[in-house]
Amino acid sequence: MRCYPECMSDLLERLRGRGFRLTAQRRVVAEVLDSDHVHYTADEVLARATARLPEISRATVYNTLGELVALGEVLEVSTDGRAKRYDPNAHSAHQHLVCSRCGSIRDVRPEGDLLSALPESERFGFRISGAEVTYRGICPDCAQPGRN
Amino acid sequence: MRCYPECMSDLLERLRGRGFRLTAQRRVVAEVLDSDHVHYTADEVLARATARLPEISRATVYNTLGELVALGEVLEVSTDGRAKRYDPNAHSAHQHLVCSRCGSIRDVRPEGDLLSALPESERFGFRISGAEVTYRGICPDCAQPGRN
DNA sequence: ATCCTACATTAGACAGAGTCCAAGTCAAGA
DNA sequence: TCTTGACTTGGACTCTGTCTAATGTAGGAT
Repeated sequence: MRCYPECMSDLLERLRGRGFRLTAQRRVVAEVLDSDHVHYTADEVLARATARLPEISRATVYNTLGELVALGEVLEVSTDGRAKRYDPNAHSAHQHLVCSRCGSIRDVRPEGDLLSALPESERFGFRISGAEVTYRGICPDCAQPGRN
Repeated sequence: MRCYPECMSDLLERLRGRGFRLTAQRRVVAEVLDSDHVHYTADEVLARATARLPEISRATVYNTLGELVALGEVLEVSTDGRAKRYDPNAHSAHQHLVCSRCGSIRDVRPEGDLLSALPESERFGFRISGAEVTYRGICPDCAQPGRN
């Protein structure tokens, strides 16, 4: 199961369609996000990108991630106050389950409609555009006694 | 409506009961959190605390906020990847509605049970301890045309 | 009331995450 | 192939937050 709803490789096409230059750097960042379906931090993306393209710079990784987020191709997730993580699974609605101990993240699909759970009287005149849930818990690995 | 479920002034008593020294600095931080029911960042708390007690240091504000969080008297909220905010309303369950433009936060109470919305098949062996919702939208002030 | 001392506070150095900028590079249309 | 504007680079910079060694002080002991 390597390709989620849309392959990242399609992403490269879509980017070009939107007038983006296809550079080696952007290709590598997209490949890293595609390679595992994992929520990397920018620095983790940089490390993996560097392995494929040693000259790539930190600024470019941040720029590219920012562009992908702006295009709606990738989701930015900040579950703790620390580094943001990038979620390549932007094309199917989901929420996140994060391990309070190690910080790992799983995509989950809760039942019900979050938006309709917020009554009009609780909206305070806001024009509401969306909602995110973060479930917190301990992952099986961290729960295992003999491990840290 | 100055005092929510429990007044911060009670907090000082509770702190002393738990063996905390009552210092001018801690008192001032608690007062700032109590004064408006607003979700300040640490730096905003520092600024307001400095107005009352000019010698107070950044480290102390961070320390005190950390202690209040550890005691469960204050909630730490990080809605964007930027500065954490501190929510003095820790004694009644609620969620947050944040303005995508200016970052301001309101407490809201959605209906329904978040935890039960996540079926067993979507828990991946995690021992789940809680869930938070962040509703996003544009606040009335930011939606107003003539304002920025 | 004063003394003691363990706990608090302070200033400033440090660290991690992210942004910005001027200079150099290169994708892709002409 | 040439040209040019968009892209990339490295390094400086900002913002949050943490740590530390030196100094101060709350509050129990005397």
